[in-house]
Amino acid sequence: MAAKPLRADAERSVRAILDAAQRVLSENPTASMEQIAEAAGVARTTVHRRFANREALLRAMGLWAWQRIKEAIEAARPMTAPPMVALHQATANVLAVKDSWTFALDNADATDPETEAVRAEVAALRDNAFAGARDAGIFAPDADLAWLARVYIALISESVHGQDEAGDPDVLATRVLDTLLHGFGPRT
Amino acid sequence: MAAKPLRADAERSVRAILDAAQRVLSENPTASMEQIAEAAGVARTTVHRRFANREALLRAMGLWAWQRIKEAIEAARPMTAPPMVALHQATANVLAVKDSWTFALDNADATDPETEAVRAEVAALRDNAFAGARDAGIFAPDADLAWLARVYIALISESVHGQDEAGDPDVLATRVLDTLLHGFGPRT
DNA sequence: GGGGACTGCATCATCAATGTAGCAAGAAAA
DNA sequence: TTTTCTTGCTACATTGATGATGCAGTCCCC
Repeated sequence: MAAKPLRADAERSVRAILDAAQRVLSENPTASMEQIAEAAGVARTTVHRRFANREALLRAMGLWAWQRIKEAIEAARPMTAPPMVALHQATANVLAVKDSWTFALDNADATDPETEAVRAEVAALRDNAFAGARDAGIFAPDADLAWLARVYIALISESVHGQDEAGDPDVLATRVLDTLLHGFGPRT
Repeated sequence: MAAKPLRADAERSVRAILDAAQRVLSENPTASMEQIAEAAGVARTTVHRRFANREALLRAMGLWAWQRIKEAIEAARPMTAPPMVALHQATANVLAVKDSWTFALDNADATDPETEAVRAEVAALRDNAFAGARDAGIFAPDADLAWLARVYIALISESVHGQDEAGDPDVLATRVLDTLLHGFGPRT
């Protein structure tokens, strides 16, 4: 992707368009390019200059958002920090990103190899962390890690749905992990 | 809604259109009315005769799907059967409906009073069942029922995502409830 | 400061989707 | 059987999104 080093103002335009697209499309997924341009504070033709068509814009959004997810996980030092600490930190970081890139993350183009590469890295980090946590006794030894990962992601998605909630990432992360570990049954 | 009793063939058309719309739109949410008509095996003008515009079609889909959810829950006799049995049965029934109406359920028009009425009934049944289950000792006495309900719905949605899985509703329901109750931590 | 990159604006062309209308043929209901 | 409803088809009008182009003014960077 990073083929041509853009000039500073062009870079700014791209960022503004991506931000606006996330904002507008999460409200109305069928919004026109013109509405996105308006929200970004640029002319419609500028959007077309940077992104040949809607598909290209969607692709760029997905790639951008998934890269930020990857950064969020890596910032938690999942390979070196103690498992439970890393788990909490990564969850909190991811929640912060997910909160404002839900649309892009959920609608990333699954046929774009670049985006898929990043997603694969994220998946590897995640699976690795879960396997380590299981070995550390945090999860049950016979836990279904594939189902566990899906539940984990679902809990994160659900956590950022509630627009009414305060949304302190640390509080939300605590709740996610508590639910993931213990569920809602009576605790003996 | 049931204002005019439709003739048998018209009724059949409406059903075919709703089915086709669910099928086509879940693949491509921006599909045209023409694509839906084609999938339904009717002419485009027939779709327009039954549904003035896209919005009306979406509204009808949402209402229809939520009514089926309500039936699925009531069929489990949540007020009379033992809590755990009702919970399992309702979950399995809902999974079956959700599996083939995800799009309609997720995109139901929140501003349509008819649909909202059905959703409210469903929410009441659900909340009631959860409160009963908590009183019966199935859930912890201090469980956050609002968060519990959201997690429950998220688990159901996640369960029908996996297209590769076999998808026996009873198996899936068991997994949903097991996860909901115990999570993935080590069991003492 | 100067050359090149970038933007806003105005314009134009095209296309797909939408929505309406009328009519002849067929299906359902009485 | 007769009446009424429903459908497919064809035709047409309209609208909105899309995408391309050119140019004058502005901003970056060397």
